[in-house]
Amino acid sequence: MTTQLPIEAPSRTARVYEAVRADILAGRLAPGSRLGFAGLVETYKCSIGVIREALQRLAEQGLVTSAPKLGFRVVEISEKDLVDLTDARCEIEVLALKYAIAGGDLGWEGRVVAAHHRLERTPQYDPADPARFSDDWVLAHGEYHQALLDGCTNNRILATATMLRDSAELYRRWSAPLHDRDRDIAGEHRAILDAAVGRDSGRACELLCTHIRRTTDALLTPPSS
Amino acid sequence: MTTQLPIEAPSRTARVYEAVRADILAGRLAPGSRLGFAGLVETYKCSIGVIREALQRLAEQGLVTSAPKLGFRVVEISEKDLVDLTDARCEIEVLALKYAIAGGDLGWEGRVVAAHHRLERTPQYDPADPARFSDDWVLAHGEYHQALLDGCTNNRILATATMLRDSAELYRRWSAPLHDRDRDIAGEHRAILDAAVGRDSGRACELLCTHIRRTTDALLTPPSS
DNA sequence: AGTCAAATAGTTTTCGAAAACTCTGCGATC
DNA sequence: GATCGCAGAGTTTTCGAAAACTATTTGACT
Repeated sequence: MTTQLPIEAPSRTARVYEAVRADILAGRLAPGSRLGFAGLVETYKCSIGVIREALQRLAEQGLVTSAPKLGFRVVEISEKDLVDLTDARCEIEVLALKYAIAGGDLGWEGRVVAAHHRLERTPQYDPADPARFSDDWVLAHGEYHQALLDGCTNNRILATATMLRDSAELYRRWSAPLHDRDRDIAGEHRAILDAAVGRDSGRACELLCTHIRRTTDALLTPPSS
Repeated sequence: MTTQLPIEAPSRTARVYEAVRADILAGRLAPGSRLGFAGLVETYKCSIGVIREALQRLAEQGLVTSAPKLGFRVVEISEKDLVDLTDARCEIEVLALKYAIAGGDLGWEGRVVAAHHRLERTPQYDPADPARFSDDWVLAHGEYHQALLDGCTNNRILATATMLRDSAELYRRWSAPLHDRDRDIAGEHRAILDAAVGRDSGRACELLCTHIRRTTDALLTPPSS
């Protein structure tokens, strides 16, 4: 009985959902910008209904806002929300890491080490515009942080932490470029890695919290100099 | 310029969303049961598209699962998930309470006291079936716990805690009726209230965590009488 | 000129049907 | 007798158009 496991034929709605989501997270759709159906139908080559379903999902997730009869927009960003988000991440993302360190198996350790290895060897800055991070690095960075959390055996906490991380991505994209070159980001990542695979929960959590806060602080302080 | 503020004319999708959500949370739709479009169209008197949008939102929220081409079902419950959910609530709901106690204003205190007052005077057990809680009590209970959290000024944390509470509602409905009459639930609620309005954060959080765990323990231990 | 109201244009929301797919039951084949 | 494949029935998915609504422009009136 070869039950030909379903070759994952994603529905059109799922594809549009992923595409719009990626466009928002990658900054191709600016916060607050309208998501008119006419344009989206043109862009994604599908009917209005499909678009609506995708946008409803994104709205439930908080990446998109909807006002009855006025359509959908990319969610706005605000300083207050960034502060809330940062506090929430420092509590919940750190919590997920704690669970990962307590319950993660050897496979998890391996994946974290691998993700870090990859991150370490990816050029941090965009050669074309050295004030910005390179796309490759942003990707590797996200995957490293996700790998850290993925050892968390509590799916509820893991899902929450992942969602918060995604939201933070928006702010990373839409805040002023960081000129915080004094900061040794690579060193921070290595320190977190060492503490995590060394199962030093207290230290790893403290390092991660500091790491998260430092980025927000850099975004919030005006570019003085 | 009397801008006649919009009298909240909820769209059909929003109404169906609320209705299905309420049906799931109230236990009128059993976990794992199919959500066929034919039936839902009949029940809610609207087109398939409207139903689909509502179900997509519920799916994103985790109250409903969807398999491509196989339709939607009410999410399944499991022991592992109940344990995860309980741990997550003990961490995150308690976190929200901590924020509420730290930042909640006098209005919050008032609403908590009011909600508790109402809960205290609502008959706990259903007169018709004294083994089950009365609907009124379940409602008042939920509103009291929500009021406790509502003082949390961090919207990200508050939203997360609220979502976890909603999920827990499912388990409360679908687990064996509690015969744990030894437990002084009213006393627990009063103790939490006193600690919260007394701004004794440590004590309030500990009490809430114990309160949450006790319910789960009662659900998980077999009814050994 | 300025203001208000009606008509117009553009969007969102909802619907019903066509297309695509899965499941069930029957019959032929080994 | 059991298994496989095929036809029919039932569902889900997608679409295009009609209905409902909002925003904008135009034109008349003070």
